[in-house]
Amino acid sequence: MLHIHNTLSGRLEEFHSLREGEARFYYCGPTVWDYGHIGNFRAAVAADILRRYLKFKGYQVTHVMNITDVEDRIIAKSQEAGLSIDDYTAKYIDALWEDADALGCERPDIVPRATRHIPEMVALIERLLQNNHAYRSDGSIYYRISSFPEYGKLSKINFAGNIVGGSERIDTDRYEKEDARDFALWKEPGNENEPAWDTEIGRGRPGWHIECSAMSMKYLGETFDIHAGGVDLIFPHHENEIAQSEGATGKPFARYWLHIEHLKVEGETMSKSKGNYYTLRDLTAKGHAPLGIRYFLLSVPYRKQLNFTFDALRGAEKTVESLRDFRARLSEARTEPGANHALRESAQRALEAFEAGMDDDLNTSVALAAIHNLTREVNTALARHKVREENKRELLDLVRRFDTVLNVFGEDQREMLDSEIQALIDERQEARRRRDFTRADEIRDQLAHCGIILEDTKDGVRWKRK
RNA sequence: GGCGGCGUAGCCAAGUGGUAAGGCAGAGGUCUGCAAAACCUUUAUUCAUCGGUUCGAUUCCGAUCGCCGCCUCCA
Repeated sequence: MLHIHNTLSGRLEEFHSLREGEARFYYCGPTVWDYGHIGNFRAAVAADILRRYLKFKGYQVTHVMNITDVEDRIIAKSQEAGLSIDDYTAKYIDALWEDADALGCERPDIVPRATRHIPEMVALIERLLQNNHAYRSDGSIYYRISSFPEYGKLSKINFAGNIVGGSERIDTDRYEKEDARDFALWKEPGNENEPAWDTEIGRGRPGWHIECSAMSMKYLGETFDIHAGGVDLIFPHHENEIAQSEGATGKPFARYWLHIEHLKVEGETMSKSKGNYYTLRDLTAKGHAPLGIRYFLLSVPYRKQLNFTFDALRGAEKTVESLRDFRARLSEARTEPGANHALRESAQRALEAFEAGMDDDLNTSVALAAIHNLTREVNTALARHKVREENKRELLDLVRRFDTVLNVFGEDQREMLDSEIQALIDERQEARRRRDFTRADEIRDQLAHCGIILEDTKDGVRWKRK
């Protein structure tokens, strides 16, 4: 039984989906004004793991991820560049998918963009105006927080204890609000050139929070299962989503809230000014493998802060390599018919441990430990030729199942070698037979130079790409 | 000021009221012509510090130190 920590209750809860066998979740995606940093991708990978594990558990999954493509910063940047919103964000949206693909994240089922859902947002704002949760002030529309007594139930923010510095917050808004906490649903354009939409509620653009309410409810229903995102979104973004959505519908919004912790870099907050700010492409440009990065990002449960260091990343890359080798070795193994029962039990234990770990709030550390323990046992059995035909089939299938969730074993593709390279390998074998090790080592070095690593085994030569 | 999280071996870290998963790195060994890979052994009497509760705490409570986050449209 899957248990997840629900931010709303602050407790670990059994997961029961609203509709039998169906799981619907919304992941608060990025704002596309720059390339994504690795912290972004930790959250994206965590959402991918959630999606994949729900499928593993047999749910039919609907996964929605929004793209925030209208927001103050985007408007400022695009105006600066003299581009339309679409032209400005296009490059970053393309990059987002390139990066997510490289990290082995499955594409969400639905990827709504804010700019394509203005009518839905307007309709929602109209509902809020009608039932008195919103009010107009000059050309803008604000949410009336005093109309929603449950405000604060997600973030547990106690406003009475807060800094009186509300003054700073008020100053950031140009227009009069009834209460400093009230937030904008609809903003009047600041100047003539600012992108704006002409709608029934006036000319302007949406506030930040309303898109997620409008789009999640459009695609998942007014009440849905899981809402996920980074911890920094708890307040105010998710708190405001609840106020908007429940204010409009009178129904519960998301039933489980899942928040992904931040990444630290060398023990510190990642920030551009500290010079420890890395995008995914910074790391791949340094030669780090995306799969290793994925492994690193998911190696610690999502609710724990994870400390990024290059040592740890290199460790993850080595681990991924050995997992890939393990699968290749297993699939190439020559086996005798039948089954080794002890090995079968090991596989069963590994599956149980894997699932128990994942069921416990997606504890990937425990799940990975189960896999490592199994690979060690199977490696030993392989060396002793104790793996039988049925074990091999079952184990390969088990690895495939694990990998539907984690996706860290990499592609299992045996390409054909260049005939020239094959000829060199053959020549080396011949040289070894003659005990001409000078020539044999020469060829091995030469191939290593081309990125082909040779391993001599009792059954012949194995090769792999570096 | 208000609220929350964390501090476990060289590094990344899981975890639990009964005496510490896993990965990487290190050391020794098996195998190998040598390597590589794999395997075996080994690497925290100890889980920031100091008190308390308990038969027993790394795990619960309190204090102290250090780090991180939210309260400012940043995952």
